[in-house]
Amino acid sequence: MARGRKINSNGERSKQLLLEKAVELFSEKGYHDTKISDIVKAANVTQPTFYLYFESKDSLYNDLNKRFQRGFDEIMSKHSEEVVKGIEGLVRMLKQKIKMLFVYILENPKLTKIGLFESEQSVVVKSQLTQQFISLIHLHDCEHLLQSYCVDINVAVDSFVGSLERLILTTLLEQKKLPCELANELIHLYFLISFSRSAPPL
Amino acid sequence: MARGRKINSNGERSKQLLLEKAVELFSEKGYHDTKISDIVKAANVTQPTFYLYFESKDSLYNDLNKRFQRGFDEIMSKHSEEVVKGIEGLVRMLKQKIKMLFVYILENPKLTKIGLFESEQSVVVKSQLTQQFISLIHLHDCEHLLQSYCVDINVAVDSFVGSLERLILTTLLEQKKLPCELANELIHLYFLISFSRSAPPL
Amino acid sequence: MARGRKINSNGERSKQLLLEKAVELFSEKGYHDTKISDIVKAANVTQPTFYLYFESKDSLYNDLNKRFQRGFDEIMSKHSEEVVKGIEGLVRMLKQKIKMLFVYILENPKLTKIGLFESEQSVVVKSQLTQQFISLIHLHDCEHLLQSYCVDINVAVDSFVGSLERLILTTLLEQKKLPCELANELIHLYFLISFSRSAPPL
Amino acid sequence: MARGRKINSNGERSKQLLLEKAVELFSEKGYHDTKISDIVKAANVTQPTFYLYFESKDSLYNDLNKRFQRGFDEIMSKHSEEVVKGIEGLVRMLKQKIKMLFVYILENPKLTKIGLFESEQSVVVKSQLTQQFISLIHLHDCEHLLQSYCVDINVAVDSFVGSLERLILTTLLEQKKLPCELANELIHLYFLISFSRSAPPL
DNA sequence: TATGAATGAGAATTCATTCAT
DNA sequence: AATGAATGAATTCTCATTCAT
Repeated sequence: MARGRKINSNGERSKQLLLEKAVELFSEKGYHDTKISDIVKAANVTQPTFYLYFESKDSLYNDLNKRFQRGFDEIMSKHSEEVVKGIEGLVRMLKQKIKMLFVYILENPKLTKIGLFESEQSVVVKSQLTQQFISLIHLHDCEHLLQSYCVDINVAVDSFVGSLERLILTTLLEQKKLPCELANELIHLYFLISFSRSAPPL
Repeated sequence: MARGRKINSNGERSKQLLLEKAVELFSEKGYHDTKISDIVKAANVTQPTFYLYFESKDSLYNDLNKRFQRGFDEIMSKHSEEVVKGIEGLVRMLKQKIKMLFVYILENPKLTKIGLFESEQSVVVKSQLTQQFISLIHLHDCEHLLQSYCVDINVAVDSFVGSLERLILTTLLEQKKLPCELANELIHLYFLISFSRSAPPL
Repeated sequence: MARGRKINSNGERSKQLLLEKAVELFSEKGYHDTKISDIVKAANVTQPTFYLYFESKDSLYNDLNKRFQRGFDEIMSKHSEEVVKGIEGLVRMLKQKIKMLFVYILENPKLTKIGLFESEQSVVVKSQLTQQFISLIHLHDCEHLLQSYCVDINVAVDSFVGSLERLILTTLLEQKKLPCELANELIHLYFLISFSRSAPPL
Repeated sequence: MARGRKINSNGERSKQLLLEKAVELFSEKGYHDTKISDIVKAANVTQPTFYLYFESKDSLYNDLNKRFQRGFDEIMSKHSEEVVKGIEGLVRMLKQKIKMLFVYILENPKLTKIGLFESEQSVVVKSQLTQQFISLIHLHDCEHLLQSYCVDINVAVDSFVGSLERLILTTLLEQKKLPCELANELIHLYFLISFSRSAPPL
């Protein structure tokens, strides 16, 4: 049977297709239950074609994770506004970042499943996220507030990251709420109730 | 080594050993990266011995999950005290249950990794947990409180479950806090600050 | 040997080769004593190559049986001449069919060993054959003849099938007689002696 | 748990039980699909007990075959009456032998399945049987009769053995006819019709 | 006499990857 | 750029058999 380049074929298109199908399958079935044969079948190419564009299954998976992290990090690391010290500034920045995060995630739901929930890299992503939140608190000089409420900052931030993670999974990715809505509710839950009062509890 | 029974061998011990090593390896490396050959090597027996005590890799893994869930469910489903309606009752019961959960988890850290973080069953466990918390809120007639604070009960509970999950992973299993301590802090974070005041915010 | 495609390799040839060797080995040693490793060794390929062309050992064996049965059924079910009622018509048709059967078998001796003697399917093949002979007798209105000779039709047909089976094994496949010769002798044995007389015995 | 001799246990009984269950299972499922574990489970003993009484699976199977053959040979080789030359003598002896064979088979149906239909030994049994029939024909000086009817003695005898084999399987073992009945019908089919006349066909 | 415990040897099957075209 | 054909290296699981008690 005929071999060689398919009519109308185009390298970039094949690569793109493989990438899409890979993301889809990895996100649905996980790394181990997604076989290269599944991916190429879905992309309607043959196995060697896969190796034309990707070094290995592993390296593709890593690429996908890095790709997710790049978008993620961008949002978390660049502060688009100037920093206003104090709780209000923190809340505003958090709200903004989380909204951006949620938008990004909704734009890349499958990549998110991989990069935030399934891969081993996700562990790193989440602990980085934790660190970044801690940094933000320090940046806004808000440690003392937590202390005055007798809340361990690490516990608070871990809790927050956990909430974020779970709400992304159960509510955002399930499209039960809009990014903006959900971000507001999460922030409300953590900040507005408690910190809307003027004084700390005795 | 010669065939047949080993000197001083004992079936229960072998099974126990295999079980322990399996839990250890599964929790460290996950289902797919733990080979039966790894387990039996660690237990210092041969592969057929594995099949003497377990039906298959899969069924062993399922057993482990069920075993974890049994303990988990027991804590969550049996209310050892009578139900006192209202926020104080809810907080007390939650605190108690979470402490018990934490104790159970610290007693079975590896099983927890498998059953709460790695397996596909863990998805079910967590959504059941969510349902159970929702039931508890209803049981104590506290929905209205959340409403008065403009908090969606589903968001609140998902958030709580996420916090719980993450704190178990980062703090409890890492032995950074004692069960009692961590439970108090988590409850404090979610309830005491906000609900210790008499009136809802305007 | 290096991985990848062999020089001058050709899929159809490989599949054909595997098929041939499989038929050969199955027919010689039976299903259980023929290992996939034997087949691929004989075909000079590796085990995965086997699975490139066949689903499993079992399905290959079934295919082989079906293949045998297809040829067999074709001969037995299609009547190439019109039906002439009476003993002469029956004898002529039987003779013709048995000759065709014998020719088919001599063309596929190994497949026959599998499909008529070794497999579990062979049981079905033979009882179908029995039914087909019974149908032929009815079709030619010859039941009464057997009755007049005090012969139970089932016994007669079973006996005939048994003779057929054994002669195929000991004489046809051993190439001691030609198909035509053997068919004539078998028919002679069963019909000509007895039915060449005009009247039934008293 | 307690080991050692079971209360009320008795070596002969265990061996007998194993033997029975082995015959049963081998006859139903064949050699390969009958596992030692199946046999001992059915006999309610453990695997090592099997090896107390039998050398190996293989040797047990061979024993079973030999046991079948002993009974078979006894019937075929000992002529209980004196030999009367001629076709009548042959028919009488054949009838008698076949009846005895049938009785033996009905008394040992499972052993027969193994020894006459399933095992590799069965091939030998049947070709010996063929030889024995040929000897009987010679012994009664009946070759010329077959010749006068233009029947090849080998074909005739193979045919007869095939009929015998198939009728045993489909009719005798299925208990559709009594041994005596079936033997008469078979002999009738092969001899009485044709040879009951005084003269050979022209 | 009988058993609990164990294993050597191998079986089928899978999968990522590679080579020749 | 793409494919047909092939394989190395596992991996799970089975089964007859054996040893120590």
